[in-house]
Amino acid sequence: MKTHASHFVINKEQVVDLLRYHQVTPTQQRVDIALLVLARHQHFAADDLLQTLNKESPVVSKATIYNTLSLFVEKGLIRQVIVDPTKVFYDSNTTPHQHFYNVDTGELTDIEDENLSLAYHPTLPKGTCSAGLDIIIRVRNS
Amino acid sequence: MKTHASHFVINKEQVVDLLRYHQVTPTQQRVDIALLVLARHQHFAADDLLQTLNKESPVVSKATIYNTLSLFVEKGLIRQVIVDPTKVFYDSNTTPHQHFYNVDTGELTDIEDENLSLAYHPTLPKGTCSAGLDIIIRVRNS
DNA sequence: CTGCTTGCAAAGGCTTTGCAGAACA
DNA sequence: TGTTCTGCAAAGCCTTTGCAAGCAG
Repeated sequence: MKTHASHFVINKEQVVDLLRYHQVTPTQQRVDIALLVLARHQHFAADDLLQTLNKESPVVSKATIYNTLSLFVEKGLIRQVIVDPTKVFYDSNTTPHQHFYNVDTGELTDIEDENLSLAYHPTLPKGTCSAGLDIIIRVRNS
Repeated sequence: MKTHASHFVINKEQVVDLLRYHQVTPTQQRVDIALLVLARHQHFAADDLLQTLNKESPVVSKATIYNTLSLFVEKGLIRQVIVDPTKVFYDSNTTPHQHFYNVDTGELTDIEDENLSLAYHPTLPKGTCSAGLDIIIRVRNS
């Protein structure tokens, strides 16, 4: 997965370039979403993002949030993290890394050890190839 | 997590014992569900189970399926596997093991290497303790 | 008996969809 | 100007819940 020189985009112009680079037409709403989401590595759910964006004045509709997040995933700008059966989390860090999930708080955090991986790679089922590795360490407050 | 001598229960009497052992009152419905679910290690979604049970004649209601599966998870008879944002999978194999998830077919299978684990154990976030490790290797048809 | 379980139907939360109007190239 | 995108509201899917009737101990 390609990444831009810096993941910490701050201005509109950079976001527009980044969207174009990922084959995404930079519409007003997509730029607004990307400005917020790609500003730094973060985890969020669709509805959180909707609330944040529309806090002061209406910026995007619910339908557009969902459409845009799906599009961003498809184009490799962000990725999904499946840890909670009730909603999808998104992660604006697309580099390979793994997660802690706090089952008490619902908080999702990156595992800082960048080299964390498996002790060895098991043989895949016949007729399949790898499409990704997810490691989730579930924790609870002690 | 405690396991009975054999995971491959076949008759009603054994199921009743197993439920009692796990502090679950063995009602008619729970026994019917357990007979099917614990017969062998398997992966299933709530609705699949409902269809299978009621195929010939009504045996359990939807509410009871969901209540019972939650109860079984709570009591350690089965476990949840979170891999698909649209529904929860259950696994009647409660021994530590990891999964392949075929994103094309939705098929969930065990990784046969029983010793598969992490290369090392990362430091947990402050104030937390481990509540489980999930490793999912996503694959697609090649 | 007395409380725990079940079933039905309705509600709930998250996500997707259909379609008309608006924006992009 | 033609295609793509947005927003609204409605629908969809999985799961949970409220409550009255039924079963377990």
